[in-house]
Formats: sequence, structure tokens, C-alpha cells
Amino acid sequence: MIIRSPKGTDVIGPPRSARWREVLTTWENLSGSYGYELIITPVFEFTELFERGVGETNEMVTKQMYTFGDRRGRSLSLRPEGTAGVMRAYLAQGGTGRWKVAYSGPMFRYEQPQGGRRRQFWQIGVECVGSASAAADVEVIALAEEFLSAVGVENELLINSLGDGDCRGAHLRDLKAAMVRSIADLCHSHRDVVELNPLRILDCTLCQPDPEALPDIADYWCEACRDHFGEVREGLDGLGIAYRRSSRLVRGLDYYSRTTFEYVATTLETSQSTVLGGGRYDGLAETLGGRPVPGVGFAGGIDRMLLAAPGEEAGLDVFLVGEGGIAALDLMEWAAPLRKAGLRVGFELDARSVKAQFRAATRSRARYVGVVSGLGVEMREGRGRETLLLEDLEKWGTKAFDPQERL
RNA sequence: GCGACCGUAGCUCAGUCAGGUUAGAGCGCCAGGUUGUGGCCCUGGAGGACGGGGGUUCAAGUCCCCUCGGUCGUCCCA
Repeated sequence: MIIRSPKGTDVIGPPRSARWREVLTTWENLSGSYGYELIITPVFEFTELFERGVGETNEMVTKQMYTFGDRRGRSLSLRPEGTAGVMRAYLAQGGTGRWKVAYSGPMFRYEQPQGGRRRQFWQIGVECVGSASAAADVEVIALAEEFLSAVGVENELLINSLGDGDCRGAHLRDLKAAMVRSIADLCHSHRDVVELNPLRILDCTLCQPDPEALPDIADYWCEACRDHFGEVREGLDGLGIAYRRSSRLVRGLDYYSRTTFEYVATTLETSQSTVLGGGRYDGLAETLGGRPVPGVGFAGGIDRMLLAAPGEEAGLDVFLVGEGGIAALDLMEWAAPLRKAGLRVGFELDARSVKAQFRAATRSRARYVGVVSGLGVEMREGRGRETLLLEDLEKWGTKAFDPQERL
């Protein structure tokens, strides 16, 4: 009996991995072009970091963490999200100045697996720490927008503002009161959450409190929050980014304040359709024991994005077939200049019949099949064929796949 | 965490309801034939202790219990 991978974990291998490589490369290039530098934080941290950062009442922390003791009895947890670790790293290096960092890596949550929901899943994300400006919010959203469009995820952007310490308190109080009044309309699992985390109920699909009876945070925004949200909207309008304001968009993590946003994939039929989400977390640094530092960022789930936009499987550029005593090691010489020219080149490693090699070529979905017989190689693209010498291959490689160079 | 359905070759599945000779098909894979040196077609071959464990029975892929895994919904969130 072969040992299986644990529940909710997958292997991303060929042929699917080609698409992953493409998407992760796109992410690195795009986030880099926005001035976000790579950051790699620990995959496990002291449990306390997440309890304080994400919020002790949050289900992600209370029920969904992979928590274990190390050999000295300290409590560690696999990271369920990326922001807390980044903020911890920021504070650890002094807690001052501007940080614009991008990350990519696995996150872990002990949940019931489902389409688009795994126990180990892959997130990309950015954190812009040290700026309270609405321009930072806009920049981060612009990056998310461009990335999703590059990956090909059709989406809708929802935005909201949760207010700040000055104004959200009053809203929370009135919200609780309203929830208590219409507690009969709440779903079973949420009736006891009213006191603890009433915001949580806002994005529940089962709870049906009368929308008219619930206070809208917009009516509670202080002047500073109202201005900030207005600037964010102006910025998005200026960039031509379409969005819808949703009064019920609160996001699940405790650290958010002011701006929150969420991208929903419109092509996903499943219940797991949120593909990217984020917002501002001006109170997080203090929660973690540092001085107040503003910040804004987002995280996106690659697994879900690829569910929404699977893409196509890319094949080889050239498959070499050897005939007349031309073996794998000979083909390797012929492949070298092509590979140097940036092409993906393959051939059969085992000694096999010409027929079998051609079958392998077909299977590899290579655009060109190159038949190496002795002095030259006959490159075939469909019916077209072209005979080349070894020394010309590198040059041909750049031409063959560049429509500008091809006549 | 809760509920429903599912688990037989690499893949998609039939066989399970009415237990009974060496467990089947298609696709894929390998070899050969044909061919315009591969893609279509033809022939042959390899590959499965039926997710795992226990029980009932003369006999279990088939019935019962447990367990693990998958899918969907709920919950949660990316």
C-alpha cells in the first residue's frame, strides 16, 4: 500500500505545473515592477503571533491552525496567512520606515477540503507598511487588478471601509444591538457569535437579518475615514478600475481597519469564489507590541485562481528525433544551441525506434519536430520543413519563434 | 466541525440492488503491421490481491461495522 499525502494536500506536477510556473513568474515580475521586493518569512511561527495578529476569537486561529509543541514545549503553528509574519519581521528589524514587500508560498489551515479549499494552499501577496496614504491602498489594488487580469481571472471587485478606532466602535455597538433584536433571523451557528464578533455575521450567506434594520458603517465614518475612502475611490476611478461598494464586506481577519477589498471570480460556481482579498491594517503593529504603523496589503489564492482560469498546457518547442544511429547523447549536442536560444527542447533518452520517437514527439505537443540524420537536422512544422546545420541552430531558434524576424 | 454522495487497471467507468467458475470495457501505455518515418486504421501485449481493517457466510468487489481518502453543501476564507 503506497502512502498517501495527508488530507487536503496536493502535488502540483506536470502537466499542471507548467501553468503554475508561468503564474508565479508573472507574479514575481509584476510585483517587482510595482517596486515590491521579495520577502520570505518562516512557514512556522510562535502560535502567539497569530493569536495576537489575526485575533483570538477568529476561527482561523481557534480551530484551523496546525499547532504543535517543539522539543522544548514551545507552541508553534504553521502559518494560516502571511500578513502577521511580515509585520512581525518588519517590527523585528526596527519597526520604522517604508516596506514594500511581496511574498509567495504555502499557507496551512485545518479545514474540511473542498474545491478551491485545501489544507495546504498557495498564496501570493504584498504588504505596504509605513504609509497611511490612500495612494498606498490604490497602488495595492491596482497591482491586484493587473495580476488577476494577467492570469486571466474574470472578476468583480468589492470594496468597503470599516472605519478606524474613532468611528467603528459606535457602529459595532449599534450593530450588536440590531443583531440581538433580529437574532431569530440568524443561522444556528451564528447566534452565539453576536457578542463576540458581530461583523462575522455580515458576510454569512445563511443569516438573513433585515438589511434595513442593520446600521451601515458608512453612516458612522468619521471625517478622516470618509476622506480616506473618498480618495481611494477617486484613485480607482482615475485608473479606470471598476468596483462595487459593499456594506457587508468586512473580511474575516480582526486586524483590518478602514479599506477592505475582495476580488470574486465570476466564473467559479463553487462556494469558494473569493480569489483575492485584503485591506488596511493600521492597528496591527500595536497589537503585536510595536509602535503604531499603518499598513495595507492583500493575499490571493493561486489554487483558486487556476480553478477559475486553468489556462492551457504548454508543450515543448522542439522535439528531436534521431535516425540512422543518432542516439540520445548525439541529440543532446543538437539540442544545446536550441536550448541556448531559449527554446524548450526534448528528445527520447532511451534507445527507441524512429516510430516510437515520433510518437513521443506527438505526445510532447512540440511545435517543431527535428529529424537528425547525420550532417543536418530537418525541422518540421506541420508540412513545412527546413534543413539546418548544427552551427546555425541557435540563430534559427531565435528566428523561428519570433514573428518579427520571420519573413 | 456538521450533512449527503462516492472509492474497481495510469484515466473514465461497468459489475454492488437479487453474494458463486481464472474481475471487464473504452482511452492511455508498450511492441508489431500499414503509412506520406509520428498523428488515422489493424493486430498483439503489459497493467488490478476491487482504498484499508474487522465481521457475516461453504463462498464477499458485491451484505454489516469501523477507518482512511475524494466530491458537493454548510461553516470558514485566498
